[in-house]
Amino acid sequence: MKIGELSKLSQISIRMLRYYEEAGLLAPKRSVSGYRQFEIADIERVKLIHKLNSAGLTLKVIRKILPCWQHQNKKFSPCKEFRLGLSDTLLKIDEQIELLQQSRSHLITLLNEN
Amino acid sequence: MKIGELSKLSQISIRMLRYYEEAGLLAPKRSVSGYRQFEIADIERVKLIHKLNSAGLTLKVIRKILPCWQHQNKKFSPCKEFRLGLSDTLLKIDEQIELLQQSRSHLITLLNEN
DNA sequence: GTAAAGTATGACAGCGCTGTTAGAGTCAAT
DNA sequence: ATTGACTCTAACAGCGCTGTCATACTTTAC
Repeated sequence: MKIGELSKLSQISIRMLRYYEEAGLLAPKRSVSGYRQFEIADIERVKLIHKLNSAGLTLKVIRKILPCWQHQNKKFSPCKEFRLGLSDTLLKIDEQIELLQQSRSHLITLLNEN
Repeated sequence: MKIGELSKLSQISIRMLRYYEEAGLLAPKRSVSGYRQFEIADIERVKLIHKLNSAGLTLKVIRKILPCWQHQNKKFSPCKEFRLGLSDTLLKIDEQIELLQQSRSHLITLLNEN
């Protein structure tokens, strides 16, 4: 499928789809005339990228961990090479979650007590 | 205390302390010569700001919720004026937490299974 | 009182993300 | 075959955050 269709199906702007490619997160084939040719699987892929990005992960970080998602159910996994980096990422995520939960409970308290 | 001391005590760069002020998160008094005069309480305040910001909250959002932190243990709270905005903020925080937790469990799975 | 360190403001710049615009080429439908 | 919709690349711009630099003033220390 071409980029417009992927954009509609995934709700990600064309601009950002091209940006994801530029960031090394997508590598669509090209038609002879240069049009990007995406596949069905790319729909979920770009949705996932967007979710992770919305959650505060940098595209660079996502670039690290995304290959594992793609291959996590296959026997031959390229993830071993990424494991060290993943641990760091995990720690950072944990910190972020904890801080947000603290913010959350503060807010809950405020909303209930005032 | 002056800005340099606050920077050392809080581990926040002078640049960012001034930026926090510009964003309406700090309002230090000024000496006759124009130097910012911070107080002891500002140390924890700027640390908190930095934490929340690191967790993905915008300075604008922090500006909304910070007054409540400051007054949450006093009987007369200015928070009533903020409650409406806080609900929105809370929803956004919840979304971020959920996405981060999804990322987290994905990563945990990957680290354990590969 | 002079020098060094600190501070003030303002500007520029960079990164990450996102939108928009412009100019050129391609595809599809009439 | 022409028109309208789509795509391409490239560039500019904006926001949020952060660092750095320049220039001027203030404070501190000798």
